This record gives sequence, structure tokens and C-alpha cells, in this order.
Amino acid sequence: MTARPNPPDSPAATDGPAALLRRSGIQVTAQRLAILRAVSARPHATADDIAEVVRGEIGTISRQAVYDALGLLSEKGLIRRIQPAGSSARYEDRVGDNHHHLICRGCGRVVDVDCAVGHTPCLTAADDAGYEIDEAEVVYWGRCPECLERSADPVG
Amino acid sequence: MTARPNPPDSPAATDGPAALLRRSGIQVTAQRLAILRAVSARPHATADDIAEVVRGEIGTISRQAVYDALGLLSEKGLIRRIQPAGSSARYEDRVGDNHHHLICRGCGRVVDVDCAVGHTPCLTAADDAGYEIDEAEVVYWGRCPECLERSADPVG
DNA sequence: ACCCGCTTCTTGACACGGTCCAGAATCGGA
DNA sequence: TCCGATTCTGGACCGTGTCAAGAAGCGGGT
Repeated sequence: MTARPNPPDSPAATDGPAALLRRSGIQVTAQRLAILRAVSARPHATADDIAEVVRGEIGTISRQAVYDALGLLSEKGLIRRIQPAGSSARYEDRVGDNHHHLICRGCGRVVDVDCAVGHTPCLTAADDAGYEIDEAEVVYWGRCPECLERSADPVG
Repeated sequence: MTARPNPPDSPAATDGPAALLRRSGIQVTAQRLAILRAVSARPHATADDIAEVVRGEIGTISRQAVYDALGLLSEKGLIRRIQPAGSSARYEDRVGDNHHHLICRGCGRVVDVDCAVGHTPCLTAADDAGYEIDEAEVVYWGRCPECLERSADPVG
């Protein structure tokens, strides 16, 4: 009487994510499918946002299951976790392409931006200090158009 | 009977930081001087590390005073706060020069690196989405030489 | 040097994000 | 259908950071 984990009458649309999980060696569960769908539908959402969306879809899910699934999916490379300063962790499903993030200091909104020069030039540090660098994370901080207009137009 | 806040017999060495605080419009206290010194002595230390160092110097300090001072100092631009993903906030006194950070995934060590091209090229995003960008934060993730050798040399 | 008003420090409680654990439920292959 | 391994649930727990009220300290004016 709970959520049906894998309805046999579901079209190929739902079979995609399931196959994706299976291909990554992860067991297919209703919770994980819903989480994967929620991350895809709501880019840059927090774990709590995800949990809320999932609850609206399959009824109930524990915090632990959400954290576990998000951690597992990001570990397997199916989703990507970003942790902006002053905010909780956020998740997105755009993986593979090296893109960065632009965060508003006012409202905290996160927007994707492509790399400045195009082909991961940021990966080359001036001095690697002997480190083996595998990723360059770039975060642009600023103010979104709405927050800009709000402060520039005090007429109210 | 507690710590002496401003010993009149102190040399000019302690007068430097005090004048720096005064110049920034901040009241000079023993706690702030000690915190400023601790941040300078231990780059990339966490608030807790700072508190520990300061306690070894002036005897006792409250958590709140540490957080307040660190927040105030970074707000005034005397120190800089960095918040790497998966770690608590860290502080450093290298301000003014636009440098970035290289963090080891193994031990969490943080190292300063200069900007790849030299003159803040990272500030130019491919598409600013209408945002007014004021800072580009670059974090290189990798493995430090020690962690590399440790995993490459399993002999013992 | 003293005093007084304002700032700052202390103490304790709290909020939040995330993790750990033991037991129940589910998945999926035979 | 059955069974073992995996996963989910529910609760407690921890660390980081913040809030609030009262005591203590700083510093300018006299």
C-alpha cells in the first residue's frame, strides 16, 4: 500500500533513470528514483528541498535516506554536490561538463556559467606545490539582477 | 586579576597591530590583538584553532568573542575568511593580493597559490547572466605530496 | 588620574546541517 | 516463493555557528 517501486506499466521515460542506476551498480529503489528526479527537476536544491519534493511524490522519506542517496549518487558521479560558503550543500544533475557557479550574495540564487575560456584553463595553477590537482572549482560572487534593482530603486 | 589588556611597557612590536585596529575604527582589546596574531601565525586555521592558540596566549577567551572578532576583522578587510566544502571556515591574513587556494582531499591541508594568469582573469565569466560580479573564488582540489606518496607507496 | 557612556566579552541556550546506530522493511536472484 | 544482502526508518547525537542578557573593559573628556 506504499509507493510502487517499479511499475511494470511505466513507459521508457521512467526506465531511463532506473537503467542508469543499475548501470552504476546501485540498487533501484523508489526513493532513489524520486531523488534523482527531484535533483533533475530542481537544480541547486538543498538536501532539505530534495526531501520535500520527494515527499510530495512518494509520500514519505527519512532524512537519512535522502542524505544516503545523495551521497551515493554524487559518489558514483550521477549528480554533483556543491557547497557554497554560508549555505548548506546543493545538488545538480549537470555532470561531465566543466561548468562553474554564480551565486547572489543577496538572495543566494545559484546560476550555472560556462568556463571563461572554454576548455578548463582554470585547472592550471601557477604553482601546484607538488599537489596532483584533479579539479578546479570556480565560484563567482555577486548580485543578481533582481537584488541589484531592489537596491538601486529605493522609491518603493 | 585577569589578563593585562594593554601593558604600557610593551615595545613597538605590539603597537603595530594595535594601530592597525585603531586605523580601522575598531576598539583595541587584548582578545582582538591575540586573535590577529593567531591568524597571522597560523594561516588557514579554523575558528576553533584560533581559540585554542589565543587561550594559550592570554589564558581564556569565549567562543563568542572569537567568532565576533573574526567576523569583524574579516568585515573590515583585515583578514580573509575562506569556507572550503566539507570543512569549517578558515582564516588568513593575506589580504589585498588576489590569490587562490589548493586543498588536499586527503588531509585537508590548504596552500596558497597565485592566480594562473596573474591579473584576476577569472573574474570574467563567459556569461554573467545580468549579475554584478565582485569576486571570483577559485579552489583547486587534489592531493598533497605526502598523501600522494602514502597511497603510491604501500610498502609500509 | 578619574569617571561615565558605549562597546565588547562572558555565559548559557539555541538552531541548523549532517552523521551514527540498531532494527525493520525491501530488493532481487535462485 | 524464499532467503541473504542491501537499504530505509526513526531516534539520538555531534560540531559549527548564532542569539540574548548581563558583567566587564575601553577610551574620551575633564
